[in-house]
Amino acid sequence: MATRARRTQRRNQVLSREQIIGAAVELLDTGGEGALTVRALTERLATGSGAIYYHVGNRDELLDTATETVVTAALATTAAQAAATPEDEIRVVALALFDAIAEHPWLATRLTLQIIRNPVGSISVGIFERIGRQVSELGVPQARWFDAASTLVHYILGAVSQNARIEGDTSGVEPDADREEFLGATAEAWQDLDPEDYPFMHAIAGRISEHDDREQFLTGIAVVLDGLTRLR
Amino acid sequence: MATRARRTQRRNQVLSREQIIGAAVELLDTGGEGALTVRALTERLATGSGAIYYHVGNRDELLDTATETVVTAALATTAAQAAATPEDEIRVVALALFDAIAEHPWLATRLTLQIIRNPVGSISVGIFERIGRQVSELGVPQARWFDAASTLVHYILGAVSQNARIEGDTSGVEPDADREEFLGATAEAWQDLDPEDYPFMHAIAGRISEHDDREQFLTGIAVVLDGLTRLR
DNA sequence: CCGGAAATGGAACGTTGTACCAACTTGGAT
DNA sequence: ATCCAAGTTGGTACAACGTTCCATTTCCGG
Repeated sequence: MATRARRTQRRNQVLSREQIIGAAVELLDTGGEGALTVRALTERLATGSGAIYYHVGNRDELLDTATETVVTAALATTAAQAAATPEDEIRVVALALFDAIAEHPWLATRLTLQIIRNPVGSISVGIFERIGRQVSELGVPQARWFDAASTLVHYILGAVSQNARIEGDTSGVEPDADREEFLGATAEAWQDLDPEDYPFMHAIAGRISEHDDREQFLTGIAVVLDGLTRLR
Repeated sequence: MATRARRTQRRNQVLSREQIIGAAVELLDTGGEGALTVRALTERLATGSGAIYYHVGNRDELLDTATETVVTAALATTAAQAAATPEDEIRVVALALFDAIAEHPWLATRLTLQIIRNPVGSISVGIFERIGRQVSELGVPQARWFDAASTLVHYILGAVSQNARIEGDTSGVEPDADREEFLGATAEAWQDLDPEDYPFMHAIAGRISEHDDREQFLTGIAVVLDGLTRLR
């Protein structure tokens, strides 16, 4: 009767799959995709490679699982919010993905890679379902649902991925200082382009300093939503 | 006077940088990003690793250069075509990128990676300039040029990347047989989803068989172009 | 308390990107 | 024609990686 607390197959798992995934996400956030090595994992978790491969099977599978975990978590936080209109709900989902990639830049390539390799996977299907439902409430005729949802998802994931920032340390005092500097450097680079060959870049070079990625993203969504009304 | 053909620094270069890039693209097309190894290159070019590193410096730089070469070539072929309207020109450029990724699936992740890491690079600037010029002829007020071009580029590159197909051999007799099979499998997978949790995917599952990626892409572009008229 | 199953840590293997080098080739100066 | 510094090459060597394998330890139902 000493083991009364022990039930059926309860086991005190010292190293769980979730711990490995968590450590993997931390490594990825710190140093990007290259920082996720099995050896770095064993050191951080104070274990051997055998233990990791027992739970996870593969580096690629670990990357997929980490991606799925982060994206699912990002989408889950939006589930609670009650959006007034379908348009608002789409914006909420889109911004959740935007912020997720801002926190985890390695998602930019991994997300598209995963959608390409496994279009039936839970990520693709989850995002598509979430967006698609709103499309159907947007007055788009059912024959066009697929096209409309596809357009929205393509735009959202494209914009979100291309807005990811890779660079290293934002651990400094002012995280916006790098941003200012980056925008300034970009503006200068565009200015330096030959106006003969690049008249457009030259024309908008001044505009980039007074611009906000997030707002521009929302503008893009508004454009696509406006365009969708034409499908009716 | 025996060397009359020899000018200043003309040199009979046995191994040129262009040859290396060409071989790299072939390897990438054949077996994806994992197939591009320095050793595979040395074998194909019948040389040593020293020669390759003398011309190219880096595996990552080689991947960047290969990407740039392929994309630039794809865009160059469209320069000859005379498009009637700005909308047509945008479609021409977009389809060129669509086809380029169809031929070189490894571009899907590499293209976004390159845009993220070097937004001032020739690829980003080249595409942006090409699209932007049409935007300015579309009646969009100059204050909105940046937003409009950004939306278009984000959508085009997003859709194009997410439409890439990874799978192996299309060397069979019927390249569309795999495609049919893939669409069927996807439709079935969507059908098998729980209709309670995934009503939308269930609703459009039948629609996927009668769908064409290219047409859907053009529909998406039309949607975005329609939306842009609202910026006026 | 005992035995099979679950889980672990570490050694070992093959492959990778890359640095380095000794040799060969080239082409302008003498 | 000869020579030499710069350019170019093939190959070796090394550290780091993903992964396999296995002896050992820990677990838990009977």
